[in-house]
Amino acid sequence: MTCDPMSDMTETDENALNRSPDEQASGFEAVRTAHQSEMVEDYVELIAELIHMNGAARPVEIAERLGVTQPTVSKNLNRLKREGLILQEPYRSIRLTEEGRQLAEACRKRHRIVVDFLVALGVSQEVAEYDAEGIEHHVSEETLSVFRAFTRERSKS
Amino acid sequence: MTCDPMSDMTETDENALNRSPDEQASGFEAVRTAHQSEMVEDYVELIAELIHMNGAARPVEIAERLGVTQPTVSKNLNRLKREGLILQEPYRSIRLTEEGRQLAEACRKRHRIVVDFLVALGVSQEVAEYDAEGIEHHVSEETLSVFRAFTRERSKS
DNA sequence: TACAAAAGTTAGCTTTGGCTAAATTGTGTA
DNA sequence: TACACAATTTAGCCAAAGCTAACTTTTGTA
Repeated sequence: MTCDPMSDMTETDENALNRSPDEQASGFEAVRTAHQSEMVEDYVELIAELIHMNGAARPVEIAERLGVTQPTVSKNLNRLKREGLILQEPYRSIRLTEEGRQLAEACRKRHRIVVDFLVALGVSQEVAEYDAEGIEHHVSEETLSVFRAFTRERSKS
Repeated sequence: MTCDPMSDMTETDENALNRSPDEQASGFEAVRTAHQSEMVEDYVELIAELIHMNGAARPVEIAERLGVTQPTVSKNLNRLKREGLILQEPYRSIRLTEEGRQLAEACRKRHRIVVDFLVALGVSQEVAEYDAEGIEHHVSEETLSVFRAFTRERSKS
């Protein structure tokens, strides 16, 4: 067969193909679920950063740092309000609720673990920050532990 | 301040916050861009797998393995047709175009690099497959090279 | 203090990718 | 061969997250 793109398959590949439909589906479902929390997590984490840096988080700055327009931010902030993560009177800047603060903290830590891991592995600081933005939402607890352990080990020497 | 969730910041954290708005925005934009190609890549990769396993890729099986309904698959297959990645006469099973084959092949290789890397690092085979599904779409060329090198190095010993 | 510019919001449009219900087509078997 | 069941498609709904245009509020400064 000249047209089978799988002529160089390894043992591991075969294992992958042998996964049950259900197992495979649950992976894809997890990705879809992660996408739904990404927006919330990115906003809350960024808001915490801005408060830390500037003493306040203003929508205009959130828009700038996310690379989206102000109306988009405004709409998404309403969702965060509904979910009880932020407090904001109209036309005023944003505060985090206790729940929002905790989520921000958890996200920041996870982001840090991923970036530090990539850097320990040999990825440049800049690309590490860049890739972590996407990777951090798709890392299970198990993998996160392994990342942490690797970084700790590597930085000892 | 008792309520600043950033009291334990490291050097690296400060660097992160010092990134320019533009730099930070480009990271988020990259994530949004990646999301748009994810569906296409997942489908094409899965179609190649199914053809390899069964000799044919049928929509009903794609639906089962992605964990979505058949109409969803049908709709998304139309997009793949429009983009010239697959061929399909109505009510018949699916073939990949040359372009589709190449994309599938690239995705399969990248998927493999990520899974093998995670396993080499110490993550269980099952979780590696699971996490790779999400991670693979957010790994830059630089990081991918580092992954590859690590796996090669690790498997020598 | 008044007013122009900046910031924030609202309204309404678009695309994407889910879904269900219902129609159509293909297939295997009595 | 006829018919029931499985597979596929179509139609139409929804929510999320982006956008522009237009409106309101706040802010800084002449």
